[in-house]
Amino acid sequence: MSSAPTPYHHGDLRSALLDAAEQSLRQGGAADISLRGLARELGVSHAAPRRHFADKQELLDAVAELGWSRVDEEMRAADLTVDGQDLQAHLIARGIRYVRFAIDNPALIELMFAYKTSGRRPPPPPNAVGPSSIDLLVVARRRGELAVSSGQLARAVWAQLQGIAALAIGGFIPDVDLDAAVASGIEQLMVNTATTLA
Amino acid sequence: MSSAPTPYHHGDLRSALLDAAEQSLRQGGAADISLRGLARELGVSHAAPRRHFADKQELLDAVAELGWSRVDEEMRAADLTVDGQDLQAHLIARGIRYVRFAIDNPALIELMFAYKTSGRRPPPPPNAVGPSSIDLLVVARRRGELAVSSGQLARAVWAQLQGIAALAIGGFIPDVDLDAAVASGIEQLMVNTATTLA
DNA sequence: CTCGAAAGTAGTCGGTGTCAACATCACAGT
DNA sequence: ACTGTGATGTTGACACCGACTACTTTCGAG
Repeated sequence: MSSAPTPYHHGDLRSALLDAAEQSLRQGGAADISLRGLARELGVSHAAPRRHFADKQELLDAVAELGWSRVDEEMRAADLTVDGQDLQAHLIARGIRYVRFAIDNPALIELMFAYKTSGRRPPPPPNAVGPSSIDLLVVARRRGELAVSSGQLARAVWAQLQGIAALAIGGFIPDVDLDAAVASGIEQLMVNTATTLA
Repeated sequence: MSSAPTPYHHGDLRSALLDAAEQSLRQGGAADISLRGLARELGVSHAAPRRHFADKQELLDAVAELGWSRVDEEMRAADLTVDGQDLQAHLIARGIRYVRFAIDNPALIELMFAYKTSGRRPPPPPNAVGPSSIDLLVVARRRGELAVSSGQLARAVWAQLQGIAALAIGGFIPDVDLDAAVASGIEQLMVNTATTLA
């Protein structure tokens, strides 16, 4: 008796699918996700997902986009933990958070960087180093505190972070050394700053 | 008449499978590879591959291992193009070659770094920066030319390369800027070397 | 209140990985 | 020279998957 056990309409299947996909992505690769499996999980027929995503890739694209917004959240959270003007501390705080996120969600990151865009993926978000860091970099550059352009340094920093994440995910960096690796990596890239000023 | 059109035994199906897989990996993702497809390609029955690889993952693992040896070849080739004692030139030559390889074989690199080792993957080869670079780094460190340990710098360099490759594959670095990005990234990491000596 | 669009269902098709049972071949030991 | 045994390849089957079509139920704007 009681209320409908399985209402004909799910209510918000689309976001339920995204959630479930993101969740199972946290444990397995993108290849392990199956539309039918997700449908089963949500107690819905095997063809229901098709009403919201034309095909599997479209769902994965949506999940990837979700991932980028997760990164944005993480970065904003990192910004709150550090003095607004200390460029290096700023970058390290964001960097540690970024790398940790990547390692906790390896399949998601992989998806977000999927090269096989096949022309479908909408323009991906700007930059993992983020606007707030870019601002600081630009200011520092104007003050003559950087030996290279702010863009160049930003790219090097982002690459450093992405690389550390990749190596860690691949098992080439012990978990214990992670934060230290990030800090040291960024410091090494910034050494010239201090040196120039000294 | 002539000789057997399709001999019952293929001859060397195992390496033929690896070759075909590596080849098709150069155009699509690892998910696009199908054992049945490879078998069809090689004119062999759909269950034949199973005689050589217990399951698909085992074949992918073998391809990944093959990939690491390809990297070794590339790195050895890079070594021949540069003066043996110039550490920075050495690293840049290897770096450019490494990144180019990664970009030309994105799916292969992805496989080589696959986190889902599921406990099966045998211990992966040592280091993309490679023994020859490590030797130079150790010597430089002994001479007091490095501000950080050789291991730390090696890791930072490798991370930088891997990161640049990831960003480029993801479409975040224009192809034209690639070599420059590698050179500049490594130079930035090495700045303290020169500075210390000055 | 109605009716059309949105959301979900059922059934099907070709493709895939994996497994088991069988066929063929190479080659070592007699 | 002969044989039989293990390696290699084949056939057939099963369950699962993504995608498509046709059908049903529900919601909500007019």
